[in-house]
Amino acid sequence: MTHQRKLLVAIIQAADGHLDALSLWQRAQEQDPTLNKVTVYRTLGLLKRYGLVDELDLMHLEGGKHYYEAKAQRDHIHLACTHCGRIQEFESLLFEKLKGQIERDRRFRIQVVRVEAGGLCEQCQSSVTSGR
Amino acid sequence: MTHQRKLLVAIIQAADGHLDALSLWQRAQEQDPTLNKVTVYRTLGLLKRYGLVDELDLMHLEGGKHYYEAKAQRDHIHLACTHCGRIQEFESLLFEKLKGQIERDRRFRIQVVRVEAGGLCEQCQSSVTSGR
DNA sequence: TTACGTGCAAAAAATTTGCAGTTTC
DNA sequence: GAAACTGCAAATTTTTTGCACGTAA
Repeated sequence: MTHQRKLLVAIIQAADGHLDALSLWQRAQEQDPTLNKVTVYRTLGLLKRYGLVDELDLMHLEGGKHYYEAKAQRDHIHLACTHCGRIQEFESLLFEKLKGQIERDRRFRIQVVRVEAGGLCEQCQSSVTSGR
Repeated sequence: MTHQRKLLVAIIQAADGHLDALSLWQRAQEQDPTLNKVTVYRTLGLLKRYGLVDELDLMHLEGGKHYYEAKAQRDHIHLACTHCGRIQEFESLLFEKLKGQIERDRRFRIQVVRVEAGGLCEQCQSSVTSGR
């Protein structure tokens, strides 16, 4: 446990979620300007392998980068608005059931699941249809 | 409708799915060696915007590239085995219900959904536990 | 013909690797 | 003290952009 890792983990935990590697690095630099971007990538890889963070794409609304968030108690779905870019999270019992179904029907032992939807959020539906 | 686009679309349709940009380009080159990789990216972008292909990550089992497949009648889930790399597809009524729930509960108009799970397929569970 | 698409070259963005030196336990 | 981790520099991989020319409708 190096102080670099402690710092990165603390930032990820504290963040409301959805940090990409670059933002994580920038925030880390405020505390430790010597911390290298490579260390960010290596640490993220590690946390991912240990299942401590989830990697997201958020439908690649802007470029091909990845987003990271601390693994929550309960899995949730990400809804990305293709119009305003807002990301909402959604928990659902049906989602839990779906995971159960996959594990049973296919005898597939799930380690990580990712559900992402792209579409129009409530606000943007009205603004798009009204031409606003 | 240029002949380059026709060719690329034909390859995507014919493929069993899960082509990355590079493979698509390589296959296209067999038919038309002058077809440029840039055209592949531009065409994929277009097809994606029109909702004719889905973009997948397949849990980034190998690098950060993206995979593409022709949009099917019915959405399906991708299961990626972290041990052998095999990809299975899974259709489920529960998944359809989950989409309905999202649209109703959040009044979110879904344009694309992606469900990907990483874990161990049936075969790999036994080989891993037995040390094979 | 005219708007749109393509190839080429080059750039940008995102991520990975090799290696030597430095920490952590 | 040994194994693991870091920074630096450089390389890879994946994708995007500018621009002049070519092509489909």
